[in-house]
Amino acid sequence: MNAQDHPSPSSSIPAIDEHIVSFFQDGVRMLGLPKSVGEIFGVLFASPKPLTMLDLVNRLGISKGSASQGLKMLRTLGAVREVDYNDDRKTYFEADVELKKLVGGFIREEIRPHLTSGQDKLKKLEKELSKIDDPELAEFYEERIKRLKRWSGKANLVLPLLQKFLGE
Amino acid sequence: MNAQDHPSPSSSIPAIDEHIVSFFQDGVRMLGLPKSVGEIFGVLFASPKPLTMLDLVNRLGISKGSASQGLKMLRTLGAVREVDYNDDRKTYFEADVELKKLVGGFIREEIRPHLTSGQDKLKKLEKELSKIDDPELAEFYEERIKRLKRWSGKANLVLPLLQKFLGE
DNA sequence: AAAAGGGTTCAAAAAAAATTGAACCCTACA
DNA sequence: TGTAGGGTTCAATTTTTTTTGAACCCTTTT
Repeated sequence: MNAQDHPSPSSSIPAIDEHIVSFFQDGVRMLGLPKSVGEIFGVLFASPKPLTMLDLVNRLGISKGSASQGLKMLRTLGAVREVDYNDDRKTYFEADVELKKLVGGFIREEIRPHLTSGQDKLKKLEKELSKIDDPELAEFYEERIKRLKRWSGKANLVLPLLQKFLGE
Repeated sequence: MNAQDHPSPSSSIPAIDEHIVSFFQDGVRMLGLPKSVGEIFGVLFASPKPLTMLDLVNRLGISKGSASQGLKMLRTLGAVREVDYNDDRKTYFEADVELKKLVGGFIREEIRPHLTSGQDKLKKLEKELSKIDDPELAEFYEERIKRLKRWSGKANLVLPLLQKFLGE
């Protein structure tokens, strides 16, 4: 059987693993990541031994491309790590199960960039503010912008707190 | 001009409003909500006076359908409220600018349901666990499930904290 | 009672996001 | 040097999500 024709998931997935995978399929959707990423993480999380990319392709019935990209994303999130194993040529992966690290990676990769770009937008907003001459309107916008800045500040404060709280 | 042929956004949007709208377009994407929802909220947030649905259609160049659905979502999130104004037949809307309420609505509508369904899945997972007879494997899965439960518990604890912290 | 205005619904269309798989690249080794 | 295995890339395809707009409902006005 060719790895490229992704068959239906191999029967080697035990029922319990399917439940775990389904858990992460949902979990990851809540975070706005692709389903396949959750599936991959789920299979790794449910495996007592490290797995190769090809193992994932076979167990999940996804394409090599998907597996490769999903693993890449999981690595940059710090949710999965390469491990030495079996000393053959393949790369083996294992799930990182520390909530702290998962949360940290998600914040770093998916949240911070948004907050940063939001802060840039706020700067531009303030420049526009100075161009308004109707003083009543200017006051209104000033209040709104102040509010947005407060939100942005809070978001920046809350992230480290979150990380701290979730760090085991 | 017919309201149904949504024209390009009317020139009545001042530059500063466009910046505010763009701020929320992004903000809302980070939360996994449709862009139009962010735009609608942005226009309302940037307006000193309440607006009707038709105002939104005109300013943003979106369809009546989009505006209606977007407003519906924003109302159920508690991000927008109907106000009496101008006592004509139309319904007027205004943005709710209390971070507390926005966060609360988002948690209630978008996060809690996921957590709840996650907890259901955990219950099912535990049932599967009892079916495993290899004791070594059972131990492994047990550890994993315990971990998932810990995560789930933490998530449930952190939400009220978050709300509290963000409540002005 | 008809018409007009405001609003909602939902099937169809459009847009956006995820997935596929063929074409590659690289390294090991025959 | 050639070729096989493992892995990545990215244009094309598929799937999912969002948006549209026509049909409709309800209420007010004439």
